[in-house]
Amino acid sequence: MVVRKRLDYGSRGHQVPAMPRVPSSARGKRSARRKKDEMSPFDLLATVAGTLLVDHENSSNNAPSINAAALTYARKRKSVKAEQCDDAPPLKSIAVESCIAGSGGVCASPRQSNICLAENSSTRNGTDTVLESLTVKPDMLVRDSVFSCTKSCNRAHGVGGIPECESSRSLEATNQVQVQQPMDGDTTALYSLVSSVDLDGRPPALVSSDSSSGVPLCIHDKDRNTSPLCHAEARHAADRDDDENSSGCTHPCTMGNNKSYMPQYTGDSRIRKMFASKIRKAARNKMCGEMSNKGSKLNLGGKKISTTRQRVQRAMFKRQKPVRRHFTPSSAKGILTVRIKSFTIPELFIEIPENATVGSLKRTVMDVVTSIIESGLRVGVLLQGKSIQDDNKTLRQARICHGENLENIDFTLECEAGQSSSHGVRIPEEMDFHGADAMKPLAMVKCEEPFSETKAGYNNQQRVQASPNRVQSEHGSVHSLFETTAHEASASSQAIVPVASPSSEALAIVPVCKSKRPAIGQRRIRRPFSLPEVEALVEAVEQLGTGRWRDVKMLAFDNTDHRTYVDLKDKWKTLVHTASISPQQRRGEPVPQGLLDRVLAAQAYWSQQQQQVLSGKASGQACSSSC
DNA sequence: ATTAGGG
DNA sequence: CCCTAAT
Repeated sequence: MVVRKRLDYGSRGHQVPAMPRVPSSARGKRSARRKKDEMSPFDLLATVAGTLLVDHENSSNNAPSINAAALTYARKRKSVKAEQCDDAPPLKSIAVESCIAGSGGVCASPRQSNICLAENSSTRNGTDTVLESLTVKPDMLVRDSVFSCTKSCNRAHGVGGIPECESSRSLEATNQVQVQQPMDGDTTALYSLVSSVDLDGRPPALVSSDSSSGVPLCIHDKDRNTSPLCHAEARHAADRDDDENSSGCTHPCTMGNNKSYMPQYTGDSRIRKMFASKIRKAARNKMCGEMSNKGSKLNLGGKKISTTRQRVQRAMFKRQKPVRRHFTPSSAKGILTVRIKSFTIPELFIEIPENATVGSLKRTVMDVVTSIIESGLRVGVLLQGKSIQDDNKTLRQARICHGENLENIDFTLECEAGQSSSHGVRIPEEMDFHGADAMKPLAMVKCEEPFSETKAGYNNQQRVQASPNRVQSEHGSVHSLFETTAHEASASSQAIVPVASPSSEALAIVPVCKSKRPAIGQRRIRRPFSLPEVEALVEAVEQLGTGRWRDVKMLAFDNTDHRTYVDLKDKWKTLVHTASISPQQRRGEPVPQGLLDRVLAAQAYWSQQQQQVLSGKASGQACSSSC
């Protein structure tokens, strides 16, 4: 193999480096390489779905020692998890036992580190279903939460049964999280003490949209009390005696015989890629093959995207025993039991032209949601509508304790990212916030189209703005608009995602967001090569050869971000193919025969060069060895 | 990060 | 275009 470092192309005086790259011989693909798995943002969302109920009934046979143990355990879990959750603030981890049920849902047994992908075959597309019913309040999301997954939905199937939650078409599944902690714990500690979640799978309909009837757009339900993401009631300690038996699905959701598929959340930027391929692969390999026996099979044949959006719920820790279904108040003094029941996912508003397709709408939602989630989340606590900012306060100091009015404890999910709203505030002029009049956009997500196209004129630019509170992407495609306190955020907590696009056809296919870190599972926009691009490619290849795509890129597409050298290589491949078939078989924008001829010629020439290089190399080796 | 190839 | 093995 010819090892060559990059060449300089200072001027266009290309002394055609006549050393074609020799194709590597054994470049096959083998077993799937196991990369670091990551947690899907939707995992987070779904897992956190629920409303917090702080149980405040005092009276239980619960011993303080038990609660202390719970606290210790929670902290232990947190510390264990800390390494994987970058920048996870201490004690902010939430150990939640949950599972996404129903179509597209995945549940995992933390204990076994197995994961089952479940999809209700009766639904068209589990992922879409999830999306349709998902509403996101951009400023209310979760970050750094640690979840262990326990599923309660499959109780009916018994141990070893397949998780099958009939009704969970929404992420707003009803979770029940019980939090126990000493009253002296501070508010931060409170977050970390979620003991269990019961996912009942009977979510209130949010944006229940039917693709056939159209998705409701620009919904602005002012009447809805959106501020509290979750409502909490406080009680005092709970009975834990039957922890063992509580909330099923603590393990049965995984099939023992199946290979385990246990991605781990690393929180880095390659989620999309990982997630997509992982899920696909997981599905492909029938990780949960036995699912199909119960009618829950993964729909793989269909859209890739939908597959990639399958949720993978994964255990982060050894399962913590669910606290309880039956709430037996504890008489333990100074102990609060917070029960999270149904964590509601905030609202998301999208503006999109009527002539857009449902598919484009779904993509839009996906983009926005994922970008919001990727930006990081944290929990906020509202008491009587007032945000408790001081994490160092004890619950008692924050008046989350016995004798106080604990009826109005709300937990919110907020974006973690934008503490440093360094990015300039930008409100695109094209933005039309009709339908959002009454709301104050918290921030704008502007997904920029890197159309630095020089040779071809594209006009299918899209603009997407969501208004997650202080959401920022790594590449600054999301810009903060307002600094908003958690309280304010809860007051106006809608996201607006206007999608302004001219050609409906383009819009139909084109994802709204084209940030450099695409949404998870998001396929890149398909952008057929224009004639000028093809010409440039052909010319570059003529000069440089077919094995130096990076150089080709630099030579002819240096200022075109959306064409990678892999793209160029692929395009060349298709060009060669196109040139070798009859004109009748060709599709797409016709390429002049002259150009195709050049393609064939260049291909022939450079492949010949490579052959010579190979043979020369071989002879050279033979010579050197013989001499 | 690049390259080569299969999907 | 995507995904991935091999460099």
